[in-house]
Amino acid sequence: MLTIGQLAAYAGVTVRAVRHYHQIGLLPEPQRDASGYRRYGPTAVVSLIRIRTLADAGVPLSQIGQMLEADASTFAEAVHRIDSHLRDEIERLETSRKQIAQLAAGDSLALPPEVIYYLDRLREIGASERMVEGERDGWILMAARWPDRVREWMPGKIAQLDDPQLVRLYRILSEIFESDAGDDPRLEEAADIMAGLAEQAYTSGEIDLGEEAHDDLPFDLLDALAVEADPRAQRLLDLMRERGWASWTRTRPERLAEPPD
Amino acid sequence: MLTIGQLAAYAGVTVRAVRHYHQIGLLPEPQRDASGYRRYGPTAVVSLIRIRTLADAGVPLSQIGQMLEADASTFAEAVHRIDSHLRDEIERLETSRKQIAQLAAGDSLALPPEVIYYLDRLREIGASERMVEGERDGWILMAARWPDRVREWMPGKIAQLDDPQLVRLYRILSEIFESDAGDDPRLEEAADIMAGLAEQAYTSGEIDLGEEAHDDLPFDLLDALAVEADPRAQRLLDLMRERGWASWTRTRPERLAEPPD
DNA sequence: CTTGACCATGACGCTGCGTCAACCCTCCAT
DNA sequence: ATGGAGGGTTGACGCAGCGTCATGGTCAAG
Repeated sequence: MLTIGQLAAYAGVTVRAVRHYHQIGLLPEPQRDASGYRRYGPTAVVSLIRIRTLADAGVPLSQIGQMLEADASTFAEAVHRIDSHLRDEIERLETSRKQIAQLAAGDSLALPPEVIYYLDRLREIGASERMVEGERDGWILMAARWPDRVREWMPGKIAQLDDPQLVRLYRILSEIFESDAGDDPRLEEAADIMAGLAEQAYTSGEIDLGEEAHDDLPFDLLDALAVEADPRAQRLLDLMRERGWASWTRTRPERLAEPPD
Repeated sequence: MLTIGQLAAYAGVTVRAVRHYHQIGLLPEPQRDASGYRRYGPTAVVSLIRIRTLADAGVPLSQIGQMLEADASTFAEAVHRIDSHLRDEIERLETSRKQIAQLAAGDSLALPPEVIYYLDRLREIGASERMVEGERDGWILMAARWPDRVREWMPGKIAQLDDPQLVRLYRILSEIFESDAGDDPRLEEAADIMAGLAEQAYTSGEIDLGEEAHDDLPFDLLDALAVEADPRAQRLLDLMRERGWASWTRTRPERLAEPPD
C-alpha cells in the first residue's frame, strides 16, 4: 500500500495534483491508515496514470471522468471536440505571434504602416514631437473606427504633404504649441491656412469620407483630444467655426449652413 | 465626455474589461459626474485602444503598463520575451494535439501500439475480457515505469503467444476467474504451467529485464493488482511461491533462494 | 409614471494546481 | 529515549482575465 507521495512519484505527478483530483472527485478517496494517511492500492495507480495520460493530451479535467467511462464512439466524439478546441487555441496564439511581430517591426502600436510613414514625413517637414504624437493619437482613434478605410485615405494625406501651405501650417502650429504664450496672433494665420486647405479639399473632392461622415463621434473625439493636449486648440476651433467649418479636424465637405457670428 | 459603455464600444471591449483595467491600475480612473458615473475623455480612448492592441498581441496585462512607457530597446526586449513564451505555449498545445490524435487512433490510453497488439492477440487466443483488462492495467503500470523498455520486451512476449502451453494457461485462468467457485482445483494446473514457463524463460534467458530487476515496486503492484481484481489470485501467488517463484507476474530470473515450506 | 437601458459596487466562478501555514506521524541515528 | 529530518494532514489564498450574478441608483423616452 502506497502513501500519497509514492503514488504521485510513480505516476509522475505532484502530491498536490493528486489531492486536487480527490477534491474534484476525479480520483476516489482511498482508505486511511491508523494515523489518517491515505493508502493507495494498485488500481489507484492505474487510474491516476490514465488520468494523466488524458490530461497531458489536453483534455480538461472536468471531462476526463466521463471519457474514462465512455464507449468507443462517445470517446472518439469527445476526442474530436477537444482536438478542435486545441486547434482554435493554437490558431489564436499564432495570430498573437503575428501581431506581436508587427509591433516589434514598426514601433507602430495600433497603426498600419502607411500611417507610420505619414508620421515620419510629418517629422521631416518640421512638425514638433508633440504635434506628431497628437497626430498619432488622432489616427489611433480613426483606425479604431475604420481600420480598413484609413489605409485608403493615407495616399491622399501623404500627397498633401507636398503642398507648401500645409508645410507652413504644421510649422506654425508646432511653434504656437511649443511656445508659452497664452494667445498667439499666429492662430489667425493658421486658421486662414486651414480654411483655405479645407476649401480646396472640398471643391476638388480630393478626400472622400463617404458614409463615415455621418458618424460624428470620432471627429468630436479628435477635437477634444487636441483641446485636452493643449487648451489653446479651443481657440483654433472657434476660429474655424467663424470661417464656416464645423471643426478643426473635420475637413470633410460639410460646411456649417451659416457661419455663426 | 463618454460613459463607460461608449468608451468600451469604441475600443471594442466589454465594460467589465474596462473596469478590470481600472482595478489593476492599468487605466487610470477618470472623473465622475454628478451621479457617480465615470466620464471619459479622448485620451482615455487612446489609452484603452493601445492597451487592447498589446493585449490582443498576447502581452500579459501585468506587463502592458511598463511596455507603454518603455523606450525602443526595452520594448523590443519585452516583445522578444513574450514571443518566446507564445512559442512555448504553441509547442505545448501541438504536443497535446499529437497525443490526443494517438488516443483517437488506437483506443490505447497510455500504452504503445505494440502492447495494444499484444492485448488483441490475447483476446484471439481465448483470454476473457476481464483477463485482457487486467493485463492492460498491468502493462500500464509497466509502461509508466519503463516507457522505453516496454516496447523492447513486446516482440518476445508476442512470440510467446505461439506456445501452446501459454495459450492453455490463459484459457484456464480465464475460466477460473470467470467462474464463481471459491477454490478451483485448476489453480494447481495453472501454477504448474506458469512455473514451467518461468523455468523455460529463465534457462533460455529469453526475457532480459536487466537492471529493472532491482526495482521491486512495479512487480509488487502487479501482484497486488491481480489480487485486488480477484482475491483468488492470492492463492495462485501462494502456489507459485511453493514452486520457488517470487511471485505470479515476476517471471524474471530471480528464484527465491529456498522455496518456503 | 413606468419601462428599459445603463451605471455603480461587491463578490463568486473558472482552470489546475503552487505555495504557505500550522500541526501531526514515522523512521532513523544517536 | 530522544531529537531531527522528512514524510503526512487540512485549510486557505494566489494566479489571469475577465464573465456573471446580485442589488440598487440613474437617465431618457413614451
